[in-house]
Amino acid sequence: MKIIEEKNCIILQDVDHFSPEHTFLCGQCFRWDEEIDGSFTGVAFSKVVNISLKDNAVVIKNITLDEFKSQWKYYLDLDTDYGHIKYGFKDDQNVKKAMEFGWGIRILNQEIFECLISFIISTQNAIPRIKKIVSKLSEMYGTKLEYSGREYYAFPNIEQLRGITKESLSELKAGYRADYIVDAVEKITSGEVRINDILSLSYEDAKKELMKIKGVGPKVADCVLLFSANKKEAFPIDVWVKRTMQTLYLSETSSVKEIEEFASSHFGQYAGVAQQYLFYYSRENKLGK
DNA sequence: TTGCAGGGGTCAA
DNA sequence: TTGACCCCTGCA
Repeated sequence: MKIIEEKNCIILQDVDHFSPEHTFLCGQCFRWDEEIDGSFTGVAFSKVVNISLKDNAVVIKNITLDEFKSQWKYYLDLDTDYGHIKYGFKDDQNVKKAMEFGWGIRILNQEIFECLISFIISTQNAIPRIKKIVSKLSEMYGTKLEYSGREYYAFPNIEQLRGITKESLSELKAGYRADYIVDAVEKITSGEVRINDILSLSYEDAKKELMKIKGVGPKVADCVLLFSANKKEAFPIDVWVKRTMQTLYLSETSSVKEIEEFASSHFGQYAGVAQQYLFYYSRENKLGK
Protein backbone atom coordinates (compact mmCIF):
# COMPACT_ATOMS: atom_id res chain seq x y z
CA MET A 1 0.00 0.00 0.00
CA LYS A 2 1.40 3.35 -1.07
CA ILE A 3 0.27 6.49 0.77
CA ILE A 4 0.16 9.85 -0.98
CA GLU A 5 -0.68 13.02 0.94
CA GLU A 6 -2.42 15.85 -0.83
CA LYS A 7 -4.14 18.97 0.45
CA ASN A 8 -6.33 17.78 3.36
CA CYS A 9 -6.62 14.43 1.65
CA ILE A 10 -4.96 11.01 1.56
CA ILE A 11 -4.72 8.71 -1.42
CA LEU A 12 -3.98 5.02 -0.91
CA GLN A 13 -2.70 3.06 -3.86
CA ASP A 14 -2.59 -0.71 -4.23
CA VAL A 15 -5.03 -1.49 -1.44
CA ASP A 16 -6.37 -5.01 -1.78
CA HIS A 17 -9.62 -6.35 -0.38
CA PHE A 18 -11.29 -3.04 0.46
CA SER A 19 -14.69 -1.96 -0.77
CA PRO A 20 -16.05 1.16 0.99
CA GLU A 21 -19.53 0.24 -0.24
CA HIS A 22 -19.56 -3.26 1.21
CA THR A 23 -17.70 -2.21 4.34
CA PHE A 24 -20.06 0.62 5.22
CA LEU A 25 -23.30 -1.02 4.09
CA CYS A 26 -22.79 -4.47 5.59
CA GLY A 27 -24.44 -3.53 8.86
CA GLN A 28 -21.48 -3.18 11.21
CA CYS A 29 -21.77 0.62 11.53
CA PHE A 30 -24.52 3.21 11.54
CA ARG A 31 -22.81 6.52 10.82
CA TRP A 32 -21.91 6.29 7.14
CA ASP A 33 -24.06 7.55 4.28
CA GLU A 34 -23.66 7.07 0.57
CA GLU A 35 -23.38 10.23 -1.54
CA ILE A 36 -24.77 10.72 -5.04
CA ASP A 37 -21.29 10.18 -6.50
CA GLY A 38 -21.00 6.78 -4.80
CA SER A 39 -18.57 7.96 -2.12
CA PHE A 40 -19.28 7.56 1.61
CA THR A 41 -19.32 10.27 4.26
CA GLY A 42 -19.08 9.32 7.91
CA VAL A 43 -18.17 10.58 11.35
CA ALA A 44 -15.61 9.07 13.74
CA PHE A 45 -12.97 10.49 16.12
CA SER A 46 -14.96 13.77 16.01
CA LYS A 47 -14.12 14.17 12.33
CA VAL A 48 -16.19 14.07 9.18
CA VAL A 49 -14.47 12.08 6.48
CA ASN A 50 -15.33 11.17 2.91
CA ILE A 51 -14.06 7.93 1.38
CA SER A 52 -14.24 6.76 -2.21
CA LEU A 53 -12.70 4.24 -4.55
CA LYS A 54 -11.30 5.72 -7.76
CA ASP A 55 -9.32 3.75 -10.33
CA ASN A 56 -8.27 1.19 -7.74
CA ALA A 57 -7.12 3.88 -5.31
CA VAL A 58 -8.81 4.78 -2.02
CA VAL A 59 -9.34 8.51 -1.59
CA ILE A 60 -9.90 9.78 1.95
CA LYS A 61 -10.89 13.43 2.16
CA ASN A 62 -10.61 15.76 5.16
CA ILE A 63 -7.79 14.06 7.04
CA THR A 64 -4.07 14.55 7.45
CA LEU A 65 -1.36 11.96 7.13
CA ASP A 66 -0.89 11.97 10.91
CA GLU A 67 -4.59 11.34 11.51
CA PHE A 68 -4.54 8.53 8.99
CA LYS A 69 -1.57 6.85 10.60
CA SER A 70 -2.71 7.29 14.19
CA GLN A 71 -6.44 6.58 13.82
CA TRP A 72 -7.98 5.83 10.45
CA LYS A 73 -5.60 3.15 9.27
CA TYR A 74 -6.57 1.07 12.30
CA TYR A 75 -10.24 2.09 12.08
CA LEU A 76 -10.40 0.74 8.53
CA ASP A 77 -8.45 -2.37 9.61
CA LEU A 78 -5.87 -1.77 6.89
CA ASP A 79 -3.16 -3.51 8.91
CA THR A 80 -4.94 -6.84 8.57
CA ASP A 81 -4.16 -9.11 5.63
CA TYR A 82 -7.57 -10.14 4.30
CA GLY A 83 -5.94 -12.17 1.54
CA HIS A 84 -4.54 -14.40 4.25
CA ILE A 85 -7.91 -14.67 6.02
CA LYS A 86 -9.64 -15.44 2.73
CA TYR A 87 -7.09 -18.14 1.96
CA GLY A 88 -7.87 -19.76 5.30
CA PHE A 89 -11.50 -20.20 4.20
CA LYS A 90 -10.61 -21.60 0.78
CA ASP A 91 -12.13 -25.01 1.56
CA ASP A 92 -15.45 -23.64 2.80
CA GLN A 93 -17.66 -23.14 -0.26
CA ASN A 94 -20.27 -21.10 1.65
CA VAL A 95 -17.83 -18.56 3.04
CA LYS A 96 -16.00 -18.51 -0.27
CA LYS A 97 -19.20 -17.63 -2.09
CA ALA A 98 -20.15 -15.00 0.51
CA MET A 99 -16.66 -13.47 0.28
CA GLU A 100 -16.96 -13.22 -3.49
CA PHE A 101 -20.37 -11.59 -3.19
CA GLY A 102 -19.40 -9.11 -0.48
CA TRP A 103 -15.78 -8.69 -1.55
CA GLY A 104 -13.81 -6.06 0.28
CA ILE A 105 -15.72 -5.97 3.58
CA ARG A 106 -13.26 -5.00 6.28
CA ILE A 107 -14.19 -5.34 9.93
CA LEU A 108 -13.94 -1.81 11.30
CA ASN A 109 -12.31 -0.97 14.61
CA GLN A 110 -14.85 1.58 15.79
CA GLU A 111 -14.78 3.58 19.00
CA ILE A 112 -15.92 1.24 21.76
CA PHE A 113 -18.37 3.53 23.56
CA GLU A 114 -20.13 4.52 20.35
CA CYS A 115 -20.27 0.93 19.18
CA LEU A 116 -21.66 -0.22 22.53
CA ILE A 117 -24.49 2.33 22.63
CA SER A 118 -25.27 1.78 18.93
CA PHE A 119 -25.68 -1.96 19.34
CA ILE A 120 -27.74 -1.51 22.51
CA ILE A 121 -30.05 0.55 20.31
CA SER A 122 -29.98 -2.14 17.61
CA THR A 123 -31.86 -4.64 19.80
CA GLN A 124 -35.07 -5.79 18.13
CA ASN A 125 -34.86 -2.85 15.76
CA ALA A 126 -34.55 -2.19 12.03
CA ILE A 127 -31.36 -0.69 10.60
CA PRO A 128 -32.88 2.57 9.21
CA ARG A 129 -34.42 3.25 12.61
CA ILE A 130 -31.18 2.42 14.43
CA LYS A 131 -29.37 4.96 12.23
CA LYS A 132 -32.04 7.54 12.96
CA ILE A 133 -31.79 7.10 16.73
CA VAL A 134 -27.96 7.14 16.76
CA SER A 135 -28.00 10.26 14.62
CA LYS A 136 -30.54 11.97 16.90
CA LEU A 137 -28.53 11.08 20.02
CA SER A 138 -25.45 12.65 18.41
CA GLU A 139 -27.41 15.75 17.51
CA MET A 140 -28.72 16.11 21.07
CA TYR A 141 -25.46 15.57 22.97
CA GLY A 142 -22.54 15.46 20.54
CA THR A 143 -20.22 18.16 19.26
CA LYS A 144 -21.25 19.99 16.13
CA LEU A 145 -18.99 19.54 13.13
CA GLU A 146 -18.98 20.93 9.63
CA TYR A 147 -17.89 19.51 6.32
CA SER A 148 -18.53 20.60 2.77
CA GLY A 149 -21.12 23.15 3.87
CA ARG A 150 -23.16 20.65 5.86
CA GLU A 151 -23.64 20.10 9.60
CA TYR A 152 -22.67 16.86 11.28
CA TYR A 153 -22.49 15.76 14.90
CA ALA A 154 -19.85 13.65 16.57
CA PHE A 155 -21.13 10.77 18.64
CA PRO A 156 -21.26 12.04 22.25
CA ASN A 157 -18.49 10.92 24.57
CA ILE A 158 -19.16 9.53 28.04
CA GLU A 159 -18.72 12.96 29.65
CA GLN A 160 -21.35 14.49 27.40
CA LEU A 161 -23.83 11.81 28.39
CA ARG A 162 -23.07 11.89 32.12
CA GLY A 163 -26.24 12.39 34.13
CA ILE A 164 -28.74 11.60 31.39
CA THR A 165 -32.04 10.09 32.43
CA LYS A 166 -34.71 8.04 30.74
CA GLU A 167 -36.83 11.19 30.62
CA SER A 168 -34.15 13.29 28.96
CA LEU A 169 -33.88 10.64 26.28
CA SER A 170 -37.63 10.56 25.56
CA GLU A 171 -37.13 12.61 22.40
CA LEU A 172 -35.05 9.75 21.01
CA LYS A 173 -38.09 7.48 20.98
CA ALA A 174 -35.78 4.57 21.60
CA GLY A 175 -38.44 2.81 23.67
CA TYR A 176 -37.26 0.44 26.38
CA ARG A 177 -33.69 0.84 25.10
CA ALA A 178 -33.49 4.26 26.81
CA ASP A 179 -33.20 2.45 30.16
CA TYR A 180 -30.31 0.42 28.79
CA ILE A 181 -28.46 3.51 27.56
CA VAL A 182 -28.82 5.14 30.98
CA ASP A 183 -27.58 1.97 32.67
CA ALA A 184 -24.54 1.80 30.36
CA VAL A 185 -23.60 5.43 31.03
CA GLU A 186 -24.04 4.99 34.80
CA LYS A 187 -21.99 1.81 35.01
CA ILE A 188 -19.17 3.25 32.90
CA THR A 189 -18.99 6.58 34.73
CA SER A 190 -19.04 4.85 38.12
CA GLY A 191 -16.25 2.52 37.05
CA GLU A 192 -18.34 -0.58 37.56
CA VAL A 193 -17.78 -1.45 33.92
CA ARG A 194 -14.24 -0.73 32.76
CA ILE A 195 -14.77 -0.10 29.11
CA ASN A 196 -11.16 0.87 28.46
CA ASP A 197 -9.98 -2.52 29.64
CA ILE A 198 -11.96 -4.31 26.94
CA LEU A 199 -9.07 -4.12 24.50
CA SER A 200 -6.58 -5.83 26.78
CA LEU A 201 -8.94 -8.41 28.29
CA SER A 202 -9.38 -11.87 26.80
CA TYR A 203 -12.44 -12.43 24.62
CA GLU A 204 -14.29 -14.29 27.38
CA ASP A 205 -13.50 -11.76 30.12
CA ALA A 206 -14.29 -8.80 27.88
CA LYS A 207 -17.66 -10.34 27.03
CA LYS A 208 -18.48 -10.85 30.72
CA GLU A 209 -17.50 -7.26 31.47
CA LEU A 210 -19.82 -5.89 28.77
CA MET A 211 -22.71 -8.12 29.83
CA LYS A 212 -22.80 -6.42 33.24
CA ILE A 213 -24.72 -3.70 31.41
CA LYS A 214 -28.50 -4.03 31.15
CA GLY A 215 -29.53 -4.62 27.58
CA VAL A 216 -26.22 -6.20 26.65
CA GLY A 217 -26.67 -9.90 26.02
CA PRO A 218 -24.36 -12.28 24.15
CA LYS A 219 -25.24 -10.94 20.68
CA VAL A 220 -24.73 -7.25 21.46
CA ALA A 221 -21.53 -8.04 23.39
CA ASP A 222 -20.15 -10.02 20.44
CA CYS A 223 -20.92 -7.16 18.05
CA VAL A 224 -19.06 -4.69 20.27
CA LEU A 225 -16.08 -7.02 20.60
CA LEU A 226 -15.91 -7.72 16.89
CA PHE A 227 -16.62 -4.25 15.53
CA SER A 228 -14.70 -2.14 18.05
CA ALA A 229 -12.30 -4.29 20.04
CA ASN A 230 -10.55 -6.23 17.28
CA LYS A 231 -11.69 -9.58 18.65
CA LYS A 232 -12.18 -11.45 15.40
CA GLU A 233 -13.08 -14.71 17.11
CA ALA A 234 -16.36 -13.14 18.27
CA PHE A 235 -19.28 -14.60 16.34
CA PRO A 236 -22.51 -12.59 16.86
CA ILE A 237 -25.57 -14.75 16.29
CA ASP A 238 -28.68 -12.86 15.24
CA VAL A 239 -31.78 -14.07 13.39
CA TRP A 240 -30.03 -13.89 10.00
CA VAL A 241 -26.88 -15.70 11.06
CA LYS A 242 -28.94 -18.28 12.92
CA ARG A 243 -31.05 -19.04 9.84
CA THR A 244 -27.98 -19.07 7.61
CA MET A 245 -26.02 -21.43 9.84
CA GLN A 246 -29.01 -23.75 10.26
CA THR A 247 -29.53 -23.89 6.50
CA LEU A 248 -25.93 -24.12 5.30
CA TYR A 249 -24.13 -26.06 8.03
CA LEU A 250 -26.42 -27.56 10.64
CA SER A 251 -30.12 -28.35 10.93
CA GLU A 252 -33.31 -26.36 11.39
CA THR A 253 -33.49 -27.32 15.04
CA SER A 254 -29.91 -26.35 15.96
CA SER A 255 -29.76 -24.12 19.02
CA VAL A 256 -27.75 -20.94 19.40
CA LYS A 257 -25.37 -22.81 21.70
CA GLU A 258 -24.75 -25.48 19.06
CA ILE A 259 -24.19 -22.83 16.41
CA GLU A 260 -21.76 -21.03 18.71
CA GLU A 261 -19.73 -24.18 19.32
CA PHE A 262 -19.72 -25.11 15.65
CA ALA A 263 -18.61 -21.61 14.60
CA SER A 264 -15.77 -21.61 17.09
CA SER A 265 -14.38 -24.98 16.03
CA HIS A 266 -15.13 -24.67 12.31
CA PHE A 267 -14.20 -21.00 11.65
CA GLY A 268 -11.63 -20.52 14.43
CA GLN A 269 -9.85 -17.26 15.16
CA TYR A 270 -11.48 -15.42 12.24
CA ALA A 271 -15.04 -16.60 12.94
CA GLY A 272 -16.25 -12.99 13.09
CA VAL A 273 -14.96 -12.22 9.61
CA ALA A 274 -16.82 -15.24 8.23
CA GLN A 275 -19.88 -14.14 10.18
CA GLN A 276 -19.95 -10.69 8.63
CA TYR A 277 -19.60 -11.98 5.08
CA LEU A 278 -22.30 -14.61 5.68
CA PHE A 279 -24.55 -12.02 7.34
CA TYR A 280 -24.23 -9.58 4.45
CA TYR A 281 -24.75 -12.33 1.88
CA SER A 282 -27.82 -13.75 3.57
CA ARG A 283 -29.40 -10.34 4.17
CA GLU A 284 -28.82 -9.03 0.67
CA ASN A 285 -30.19 -12.24 -0.82
CA LYS A 286 -32.92 -12.62 1.79
CA LEU A 287 -31.81 -16.16 2.56
CA GLY A 288 -34.33 -18.23 4.47
CA LYS A 289 -37.11 -15.65 4.10
C1' DT B 1 -57.60 4.59 6.89
C1' DT B 2 -56.88 1.06 10.26
C1' DG B 3 -54.74 -2.95 11.91
C1' DC B 4 -51.17 -6.09 12.31
C1' DA B 5 -46.61 -8.27 11.97
C1' DG B 6 -41.96 -7.92 12.67
C1' DG B 7 -37.47 -5.68 13.42
C1' DG B 8 -29.12 -7.52 13.64
C1' DG B 9 -32.42 -9.43 21.45
C1' DT B 10 -32.78 -9.09 26.28
C1' DC B 11 -34.92 -9.49 30.66
C1' DA B 12 -37.39 -11.70 34.22
C1' DA B 13 -40.31 -15.17 35.99
C1' DT C 1 -37.79 -21.96 28.40
C1' DT C 2 -41.24 -18.47 27.35
C1' DG C 3 -43.62 -14.22 26.78
C1' DA C 4 -43.48 -9.21 27.12
C1' DC C 5 -41.31 -5.33 25.66
C1' DC C 6 -41.12 0.65 23.17
C1' DC C 7 -41.90 2.31 18.98
C1' DC C 8 -41.56 2.64 14.05
C1' DT C 9 -42.17 0.95 9.42
C1' DG C 10 -44.09 -1.76 5.71
C1' DC C 11 -47.90 -3.84 3.89
C1' DA C 12 -52.59 -5.63 3.34
